Amino acid sequence: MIVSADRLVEWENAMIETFASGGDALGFQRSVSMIYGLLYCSKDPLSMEDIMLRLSISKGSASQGLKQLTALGAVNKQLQIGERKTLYIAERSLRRLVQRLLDAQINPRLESGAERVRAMSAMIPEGAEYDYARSCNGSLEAWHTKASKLLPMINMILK
Amino acid sequence: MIVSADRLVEWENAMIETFASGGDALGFQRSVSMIYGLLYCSKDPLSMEDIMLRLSISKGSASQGLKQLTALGAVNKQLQIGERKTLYIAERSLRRLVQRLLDAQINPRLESGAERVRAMSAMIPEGAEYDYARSCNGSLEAWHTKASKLLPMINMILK
DNA sequence: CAGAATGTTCATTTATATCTGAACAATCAA
DNA sequence: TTGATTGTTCAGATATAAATGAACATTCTG
Repeated sequence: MIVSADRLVEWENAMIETFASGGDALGFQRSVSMIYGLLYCSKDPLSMEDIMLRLSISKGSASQGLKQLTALGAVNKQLQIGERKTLYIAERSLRRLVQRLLDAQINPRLESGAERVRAMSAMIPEGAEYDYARSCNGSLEAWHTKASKLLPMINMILK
Repeated sequence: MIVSADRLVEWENAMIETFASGGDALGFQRSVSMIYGLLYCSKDPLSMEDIMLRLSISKGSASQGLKQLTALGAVNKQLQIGERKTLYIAERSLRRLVQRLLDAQINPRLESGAERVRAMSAMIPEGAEYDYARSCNGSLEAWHTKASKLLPMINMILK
């Protein structure tokens, strides 16, 4: 529950704005980042209603945003006895967050990318006159290989 | 210059579509990614007109897109004697591309992020009752520190 | 210089993404 | 069961981003 007229409101607003801006860079929609930011700042778990009121967003946005964040593992539900509302808390470990982002968004892309490169390589006709295209395709494949090697290292480095 | 009715058209289309999709993930607009993709596939340098015709995009999009790509260093101008049109070629080194992306888009964000965290820390009043906010702010600062250490390593790994 | 070719800008249009809230579904307490 | 509370969905409204193309600026060529 939000304690109104707290001296921290300014700070919390600034935090939320910071998450909104950062999330923007990662391609999240504003309301989703703000929900995460609010939960990140919150000492106690918050209900969907708390979130709607604090951020002045609609039921729909709150519900959808929490759904996304929960699916991603960036936010966890907390079922509290004697409380009908579902409460939410933020996952705060950067390492776990990054891991989940990689798994959910980057790795699937990399996998489908590998398929694409293979499929494209098959489109190039035989013959020396197509050597250029072959080298081009190969260099894209090299990009893919590098990216695939890079990702696990990010995870290690964040330890 | 594009040789029409080439057997490679299918392959080139697939490459362009792949770049469009990848660029999308990085937050580039479709036309910009497509221009880069086309140049990446092209054996010879292309003019703005070549690009407009091949991709069926407007003059404005082509001009703006090339401007962005050139500013980023993802595409280089090539002034050829006896040719009035400016020609363009793609920067193909993944390492250099990533370096330029980091410099242009990520590092500035990280720097402004550092400022924000500092400013927010100053918003938290003294006193033990605000310890939670302080720890929260500190944990965001730790995120920032980790990110700052991570980026130079990406560059090393891509060598 | 004149006119043609090339390139840029930006107001408008078009397309896309996001948010809203009312209708609906699910759950709970009495 | 019944009514109240909580949560979800999705068609439509709103806001944002991207593409267009005509007007303008610039640069060549003869």
